[in-house]
Amino acid sequence: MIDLKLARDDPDRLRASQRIRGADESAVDRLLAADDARRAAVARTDALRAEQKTLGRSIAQAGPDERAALLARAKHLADEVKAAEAELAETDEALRAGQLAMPNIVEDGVPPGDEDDFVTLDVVGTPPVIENPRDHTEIGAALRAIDTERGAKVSGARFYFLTGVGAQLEFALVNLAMQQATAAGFVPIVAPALVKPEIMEGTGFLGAHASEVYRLADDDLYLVGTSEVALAGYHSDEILDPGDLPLRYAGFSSCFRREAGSYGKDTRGIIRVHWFDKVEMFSYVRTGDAADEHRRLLAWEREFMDKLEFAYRVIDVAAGDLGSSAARKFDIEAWFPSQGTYRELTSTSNCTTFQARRLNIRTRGESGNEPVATLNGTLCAVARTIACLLDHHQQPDGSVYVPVALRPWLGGREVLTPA
RNA sequence: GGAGGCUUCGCCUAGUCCGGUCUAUGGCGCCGCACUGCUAAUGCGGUUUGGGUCUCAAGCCCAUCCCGGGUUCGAAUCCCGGAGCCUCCGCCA
Repeated sequence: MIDLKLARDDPDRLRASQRIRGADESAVDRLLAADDARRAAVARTDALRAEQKTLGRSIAQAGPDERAALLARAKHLADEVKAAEAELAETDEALRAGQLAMPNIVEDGVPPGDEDDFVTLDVVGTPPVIENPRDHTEIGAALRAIDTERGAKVSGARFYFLTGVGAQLEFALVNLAMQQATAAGFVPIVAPALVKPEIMEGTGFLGAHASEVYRLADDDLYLVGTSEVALAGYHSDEILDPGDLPLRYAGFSSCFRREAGSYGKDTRGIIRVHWFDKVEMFSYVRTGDAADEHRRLLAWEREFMDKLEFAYRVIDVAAGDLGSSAARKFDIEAWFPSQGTYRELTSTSNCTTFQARRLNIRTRGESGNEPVATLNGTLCAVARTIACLLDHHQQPDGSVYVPVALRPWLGGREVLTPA
């Protein structure tokens, strides 16, 4: 949700943000008009209510003869109040709708443009050179680690079973990620995968990308696409003690994505699936600390990539490719030899106060309560990470090299070989 | 799924039957001040949240007694619907 005060004080900043995103600039003016209308309605309603209150007190104290006259006036006044309240409710809703529709204000320095206009911040490691690389689907099948055929039989396209060493890989990755996060001071959390509509809306996932989200109509619940949703909702409607900030959580949950509109993309294997498990970092910080925290989340993501011994690059996502809640987003893309390219493995977003305003999460500031900033970052999206692991670390003999950091969680194995 | 009970401004609580200075009581905690030769005791004051007004502050105005409707000139209080929590029963990993 957009900061109304800022919108009033500096509408040009908001317009510029809309422009760089490729969003509607005139929405800013409609928002300001809606705010004016609401303010007028508030003033009218308040005045009428005050009068009604005074009159009511007089009636309580009045003698029987005065009473009749006062009651007549009060009756009329009640109608006026009712009308004013109706108008207030209307303008209120219009303003709220306008605020909810507007995406977050883009941070200074975000590259302009669209999906392909990202800026590469860093390139780490050397992509392995492999002759005739096999993709993870093939390797996974050979290791009996990934069963996409039975996944399709049981659940449909974009579903899979992790079996044997594949299942062990999931637990190994989750354990490694949780161990790292806990050591860094994150509170580990196992979060619900189903959430209420207001939580889903509060995190900004019901905007432009609502069709990406699974909804259980019978129960009016949504399946989360990331545990970010539940972790953001965790402190909704709360006032956080400034001394407790920053609050850092590492959430584990299943994630569900409809992948509507991605027909034909990554149809093979488990790079793009309807369901996967993920360890997600989530931070609540004071607004002034948000940019620094964003860099820290990125650093933790890089640490994890380093542990998996991946060659990767870090990109600064362009404004036109930002989600509605993000003011800035950094992705890490790891090298997939079979595709000869970098593919996204993690993503970290600074949502500034966008989610906190919608979810009513505040802290005590110097001049009263103020919204906090929320940030999220992938530590390990399991399925895609397994896909990269098999692809990236495949050996000429058909085995798969196990990164050193992962070995303790896999019984010390140094390579995975087909049975 | 069934039956019953509960929900008040951080926590506990009075008030709800019988609608009107409830502009919500008291305790605890917390903050400030005073005092006492110590950071203890005592006294005094303050302490829900959101919005508006205001150069700032103070002050003032409106809303807020779980949420949403309704009745009424007027609702913490009456009526309807919903949510959450607790107890018991049923079912279930």
